[in-house]
Amino acid sequence: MSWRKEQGRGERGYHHGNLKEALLQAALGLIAEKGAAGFTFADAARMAGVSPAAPYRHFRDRDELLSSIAQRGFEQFEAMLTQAWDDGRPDTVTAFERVGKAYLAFARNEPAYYSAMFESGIPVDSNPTLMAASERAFAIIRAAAERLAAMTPPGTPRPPAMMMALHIWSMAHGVASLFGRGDAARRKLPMSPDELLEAEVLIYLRGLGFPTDRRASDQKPAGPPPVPPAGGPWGTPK
Amino acid sequence: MSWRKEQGRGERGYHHGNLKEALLQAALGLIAEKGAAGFTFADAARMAGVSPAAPYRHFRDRDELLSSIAQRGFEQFEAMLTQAWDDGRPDTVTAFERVGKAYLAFARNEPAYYSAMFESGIPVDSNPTLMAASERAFAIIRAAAERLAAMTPPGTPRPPAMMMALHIWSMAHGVASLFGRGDAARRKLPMSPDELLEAEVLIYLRGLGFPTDRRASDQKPAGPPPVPPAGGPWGTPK
DNA sequence: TGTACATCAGTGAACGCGCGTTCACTGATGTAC
DNA sequence: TGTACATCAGTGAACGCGCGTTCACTGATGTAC
Repeated sequence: MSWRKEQGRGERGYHHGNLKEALLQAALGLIAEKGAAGFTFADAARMAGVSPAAPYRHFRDRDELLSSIAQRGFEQFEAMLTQAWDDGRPDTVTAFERVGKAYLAFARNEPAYYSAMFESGIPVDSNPTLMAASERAFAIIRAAAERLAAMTPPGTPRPPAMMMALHIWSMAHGVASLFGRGDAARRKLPMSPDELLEAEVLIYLRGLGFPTDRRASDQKPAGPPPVPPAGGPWGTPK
Repeated sequence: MSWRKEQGRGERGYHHGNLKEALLQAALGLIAEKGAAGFTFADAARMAGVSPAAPYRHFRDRDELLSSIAQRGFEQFEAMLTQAWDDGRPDTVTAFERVGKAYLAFARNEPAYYSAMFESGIPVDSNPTLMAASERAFAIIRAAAERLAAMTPPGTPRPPAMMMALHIWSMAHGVASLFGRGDAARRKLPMSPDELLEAEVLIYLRGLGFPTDRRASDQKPAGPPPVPPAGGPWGTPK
């Protein structure tokens, strides 16, 4: 244990030393706990063990703090998606699905970031830096869609990559915000959000004519269509 | 023009006469304007032209008012979905898509209700009546999915209706909350949310093996797969 | 038809609270010489 | 290596504000006889 810089602040000098960071962390905690709406500037200061006036040295106001969090969220989000996509390895469909799972994982594991990014009510286009970060994150999904679109089997019309990207994004966001959040009470499901999204994306890709059998290589034409799990958590089909 | 019961309240007796209703309307307006988070009990009272203590005659607290709105929202939502579904007329796929459009239309035209229902942070299961209303609305989607699942072409595995319903719901919710709200600044799109969702649902249904050509009857096997609009707002595929 | 009374919806004043924000300040840190 | 000074991060007290909530009240409405 260290004596200094402990959040217990029993031993803290006049200067905090790392207040900006501490405020961001405090805000993250508060947002995760009470939602983006119910977090206050004063509360963040209190949690950081600092007087209510101190945050003004680092953020113009509450909105600027929230923006900073969203900004950072988009950056982490982008990093995570990039890693999940892994430039389409080992094959495009597998990588694509990994992106979907990463999306859900982010929403689940970082509800505070996710809230700040998508549900805090701060308009993305209010801040060019924020806007750019948001677009960089979306660009990953778009690039993946682009690659996927490029490998349509011969004879199948090539779907517009932009459309695919928006579709995938809306599926992931829909599942995440309806069922995938760790925080509040959510609706009960017969299966996990991951499984739900995975099946959704697979069926969607199949609808576009892609081979969705995992063992299929990027080159091979579509094998027999994969079947969503019958029975089990879905209930027995009659 | 009537002199009495005018919200100008120039001529209002001691008794409001219809305060409960007026409060609900006021709250709806405030939520539409500033989001579910930024509406206050006092504000609603002010807008209804009544003292801040008056609402307590009708609602235990702010949350009860919000719950009432969500409740009413689910009821209207259910009615709207029922009408859109129209018991699967003229054919199941067409009706199914109409449900998707109705979903978006509701989110767009009634952002206040939608917020209260899905984004206000009030847990649906806190109130059994609310829970029931929510489930009745979802039951429409589920019934439609059930019908659709029952008409899978011969030779195609029958998908679990519950899964389909959840997929459709998450698509609609995703599109609505990312792109479809009339209120705040939203991301720019190359096409309308309706078109986006329609294409998404069509592709999804195709992935399940359904004939998605509108002119196809419920009986006929799948015709040639429909193609998402190429060029146009989507950009020219190369 | 009138009168007495119960009921109840809305009043207005008051309260405690926490928030956002400002201000002159103070104490720590870094730097020039 | 030491001293003087500038810089700047955080203090703490204070403010005005609006909110939620309570309370004894008052005036309108309905009803029994």
